[in-house]
Amino acid sequence: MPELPEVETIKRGLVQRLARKPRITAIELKCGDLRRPVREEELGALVGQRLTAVTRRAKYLVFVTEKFNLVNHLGMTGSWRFEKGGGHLKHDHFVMTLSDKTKLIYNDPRRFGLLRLVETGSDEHAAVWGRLGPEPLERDFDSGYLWKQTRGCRSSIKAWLMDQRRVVGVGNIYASEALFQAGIRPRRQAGRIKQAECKSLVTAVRRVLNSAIDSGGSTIRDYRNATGSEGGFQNLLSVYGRGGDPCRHCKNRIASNVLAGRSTFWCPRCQK
DNA sequence: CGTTCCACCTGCCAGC
DNA sequence: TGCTGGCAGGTGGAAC
Repeated sequence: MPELPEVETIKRGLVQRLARKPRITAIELKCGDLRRPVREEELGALVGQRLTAVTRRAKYLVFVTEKFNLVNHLGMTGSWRFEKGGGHLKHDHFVMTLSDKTKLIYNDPRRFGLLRLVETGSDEHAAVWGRLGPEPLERDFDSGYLWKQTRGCRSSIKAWLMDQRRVVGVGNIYASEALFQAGIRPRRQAGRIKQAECKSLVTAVRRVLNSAIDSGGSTIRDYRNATGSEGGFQNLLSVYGRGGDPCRHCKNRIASNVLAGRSTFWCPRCQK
């Protein structure tokens, strides 16, 4: 489900709702059978901790407390919501009861998500982040970086964009969108992207992600932010999910096929 | 090493 | 109506 704009939107909603920095008074792990198994004893250390911040790195959310970072990846279908009463839904896996009497609940039908508790400053931290690339909306992701990092690279530029070791946060929707904005076909070999194209691609990635954040993300199927609202960027998509439809720019039919195992969309006339 | 393929899971929708 | 197959916003490990 979520790429950078969706995770960022969820983060902002959580930050707003947790502004009073509540304490975690109880936790309940209903199902720890996520991508990596979690045990209740691991998450139990959160009880008594104060939620001081929520941050985002790549597509990960981080719930910060005095002693811990609860690292969360939403996989394809993860979501967080607040409940006042005892509301309980299918696929609720983890519940944090807060000192303001609300419950913060993690729901994830496909269970591709990640919940992992890491002590602040521990070595484990580096292991969680692995070898994540730069944030696309920060300074170190620029055309010089893109140029250098694509030299000698034989994979497609779309696969490159979606490789989180190269740059984080770009997934299947926004890779197609950014390449459309930059006028570059998804199948182009990354190592053959020209310098000028690197420049327009960096601009396109930034612009697409920022616009999507402004719209609160894209709700294609079931994405909701932390307060239950849908995003709006699905209405502004240029190519993703629009195979066979007319290009908004040139009216040519949007093409689609599978690239590196993922559905891919582009305009054969606007993109070279 | 770089790259591709597939499994991991449930839900939903189109087509029969 | 009900079944089946295909597909879904991500990731990491196996295989080449």
